[in-house]
Amino acid sequence: MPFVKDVTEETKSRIISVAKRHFSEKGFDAARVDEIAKDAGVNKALIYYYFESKEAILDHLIQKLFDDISSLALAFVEEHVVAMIEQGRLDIESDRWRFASEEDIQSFYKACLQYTEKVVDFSLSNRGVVRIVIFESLKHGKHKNALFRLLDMLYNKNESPLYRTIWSRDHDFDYTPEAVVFKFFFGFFPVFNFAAHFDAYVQSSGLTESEVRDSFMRSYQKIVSMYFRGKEIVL
Amino acid sequence: MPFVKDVTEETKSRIISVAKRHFSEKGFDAARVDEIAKDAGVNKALIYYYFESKEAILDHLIQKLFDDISSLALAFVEEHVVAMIEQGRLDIESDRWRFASEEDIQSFYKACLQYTEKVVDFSLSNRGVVRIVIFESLKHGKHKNALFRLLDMLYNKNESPLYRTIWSRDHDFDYTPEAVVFKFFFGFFPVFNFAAHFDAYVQSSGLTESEVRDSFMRSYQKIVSMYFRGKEIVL
Amino acid sequence: MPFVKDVTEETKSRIISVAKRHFSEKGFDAARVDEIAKDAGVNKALIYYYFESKEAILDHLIQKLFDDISSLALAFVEEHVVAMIEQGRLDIESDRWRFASEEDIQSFYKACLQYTEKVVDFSLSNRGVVRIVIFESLKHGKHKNALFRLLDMLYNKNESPLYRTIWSRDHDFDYTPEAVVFKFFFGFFPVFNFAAHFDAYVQSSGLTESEVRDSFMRSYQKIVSMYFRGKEIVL
Amino acid sequence: MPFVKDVTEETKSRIISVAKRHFSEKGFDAARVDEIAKDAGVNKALIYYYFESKEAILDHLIQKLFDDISSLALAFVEEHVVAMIEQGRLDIESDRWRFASEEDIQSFYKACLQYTEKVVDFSLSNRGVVRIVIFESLKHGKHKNALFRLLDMLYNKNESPLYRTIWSRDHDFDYTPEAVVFKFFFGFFPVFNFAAHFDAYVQSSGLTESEVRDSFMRSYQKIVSMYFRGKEIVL
DNA sequence: AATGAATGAGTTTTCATTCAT
DNA sequence: CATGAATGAAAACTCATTCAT
Repeated sequence: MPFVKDVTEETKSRIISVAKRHFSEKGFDAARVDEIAKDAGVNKALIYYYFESKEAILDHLIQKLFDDISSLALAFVEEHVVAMIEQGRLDIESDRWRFASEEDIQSFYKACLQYTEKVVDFSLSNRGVVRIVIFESLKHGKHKNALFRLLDMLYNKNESPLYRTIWSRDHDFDYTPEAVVFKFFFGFFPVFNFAAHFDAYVQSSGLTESEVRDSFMRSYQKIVSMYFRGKEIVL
Repeated sequence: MPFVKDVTEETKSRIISVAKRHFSEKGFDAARVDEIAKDAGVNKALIYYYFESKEAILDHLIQKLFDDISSLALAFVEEHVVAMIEQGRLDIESDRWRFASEEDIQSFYKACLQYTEKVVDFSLSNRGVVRIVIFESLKHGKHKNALFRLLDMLYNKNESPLYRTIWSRDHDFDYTPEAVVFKFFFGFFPVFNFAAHFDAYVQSSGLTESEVRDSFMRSYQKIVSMYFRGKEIVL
Repeated sequence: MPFVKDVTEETKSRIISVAKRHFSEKGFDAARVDEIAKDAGVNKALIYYYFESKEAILDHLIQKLFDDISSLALAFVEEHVVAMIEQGRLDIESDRWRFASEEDIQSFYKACLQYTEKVVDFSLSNRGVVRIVIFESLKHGKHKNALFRLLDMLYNKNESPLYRTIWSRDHDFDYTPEAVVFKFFFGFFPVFNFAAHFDAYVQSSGLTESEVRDSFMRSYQKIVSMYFRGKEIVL
Repeated sequence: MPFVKDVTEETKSRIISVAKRHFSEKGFDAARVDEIAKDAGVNKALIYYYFESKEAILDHLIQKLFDDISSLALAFVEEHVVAMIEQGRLDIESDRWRFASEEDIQSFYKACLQYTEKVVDFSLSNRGVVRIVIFESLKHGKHKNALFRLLDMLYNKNESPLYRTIWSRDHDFDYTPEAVVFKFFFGFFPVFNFAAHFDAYVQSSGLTESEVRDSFMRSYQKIVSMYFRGKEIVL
């Protein structure tokens, strides 16, 4: 009976989405299970039927974000990086990515801009959880490395299924510490912070959502383009 | 009885510093007045002798940061910007700062780097409160604009005693929205986030504190120098 | 459909036996219907299909023990006491049981020892419920007299189908209060407590189960034999 | 200000005594902190000011009983056993205690009866906690060996400060397993159970409290006297 | 006969805050 | 200034029980 299943699933996902909103607006610690239940229109005990604890909801939300971001990044790497390496149009040597031709780097640049846009838009549409992750990463708790793990997933090597993909093809791949710092604090950190503070920024700037989004996008692309030099990317 | 006064002051500031640590490590909501009292070695009720409420401690901490940063920025503006304007060596027109000579922009550039360093180091040594401010700015509460207000204080015009200083001298002073976005999310945001995540970054990167600091500083200066073009700064 | 019936019965008795274990290990109040269901491998709601409430399971278990013990005691009385009275080999007068001959009391003594053994072994193999009964008899609830009722059933007169049997034959039958106290606290109480604490005793003594059982049996028989004096039993 | 102290102490001990009553009447698990607070006329939170948890109250009660019983037993051993050994009037060899004269064993017998009475009366006046201990010893929890530990304290050797006293004087001191079983289940077990079921017994027997107490005492002394044979005690 | 979902009424525990001294 | 005791309101979590299918 798929209909019944849907109703059920609907209940659980209503809980999840209300919890996400509450966590993201007040922070996990100030959010109240009571209020989440009331807002989701369910009995408080039902929340504990689906989740072991308030914290388990948090974990679930964060894990979901991880999974989604991982897919996003993996798709980009597979589609563009791996493909170009296999076709001999890209050669990675330590922190230098050398393209075979002007044309190749141009097409890769375009792909990067598109990916950039995807990441920013993804972050924006998931800004609830992004706020939560930033919040939790500031606390000395189990999620204190959440942001780093997320960023690793997008940009760094070890432990990430993503970079194992690149790694397996080119063992020379590596970064200087400073490059990592730059990418962390001036690359993806701004993206997450932008998403996290998007609503407040829109409100306090008086601009429209898309004006703000577009401004950010162009700023971000300015940063991205700093990596491109002639036929190379220097990370 | 200055001695007694000192002892007393010491007690109060011990409370403040313990509260700061707790707020910064767990977030305001998860911090416990009980534990702050125990950690500070004072009776819980004494905290309420010095502060009206738990929230009052938070407010005090945030206000202190505001004041300190305000001084820092004001000093820079007074010492360098105002001085140069008065000496006719700098002319601000909308988002373009025109310097009279190569030499002037060079000396201003140096001042900027020094200021940059001061701001980063200030943020680092106050990273406890910085974390707290980031925390609170993520919540829908009374401090939700704290970060924006702080950044305004450093970079923007209205409402800031700082820019009133500039403003009063040059009414043409203004920014494009995109420039503001860039400065927000790729300028000072990274600085605060760097400070906030400094300890975690040091730990997870395996580098020393000063290696991390220096790497960040150079990255940051790369961003700063993007504003300098010939004899002009284009914001 | 006997097969189905069996499966069903099996389900119900699995519930009963798991409930018995849980009640006996944690006490009724700390036992959880949830856990019983999980342990029995059935849905929680099914328990409520078979039993009106958690308490109904308890009542059922206790009632079952009552019935079993009642049979046990009744069988002994019928087989030995009533038979001997009818054959004129035993005459009960108040708290003195007079046997016709040495031989009669010897054979009765043997029967008593056998009965003793039966009771101890019965208690041991039902130690789960015995624990439960002790639990409940300690509480101010509906089962607070459970132990007394049980002991009455074995040893005392009124209200027990057992002693009505004797009573109907010999109206002089009675006990002194002290005799009752002795039988209560040094007769059957030890048996139930022995059963209830058997596992813990075995574990903490380091002896084997049968060593412990046999030690107890001999101790108990020492008590029983105290009643036998010449050709009489003085209760 | 001792007066203030007293008021305070009074509050805490009121909590303790109400908790004791509730635990003993309903069992620990069915007792409600809410009701204890209401009954003790204090705010529920105050209970948690004095005790870490509901369980901590239980632990405190049990520990107190242990300490009291320990003193009781130690006093007897010091006053009578140790004294007689030192005076050469008693010689312990394995499970046989040999007295020097008729007179010595007579005076020891008297002391035993007095001690017996003390223990029974102590148990009676602490029957609340005794019930609690019996209850908890039946559960598979942290206090499951409470009864054994208590009995060890009174009658057994190792680990007890008591028997270390005897032990240090006479290394031959020991028991047969069966003797231990007898003492456990027909010696002190009945005493605790008597105390635990005293009220119910009084009520259901229709006798007065002292009639019941005296009946039990005589019964118990019958058991005690079983150990005395001529000039020896055989345990 | 059996189940997954749902619930009302608790249950222990917590916590910011206040009071009396 | 400083404290131990006290509290009201709420917090997370639980649990026996029921409902719909």
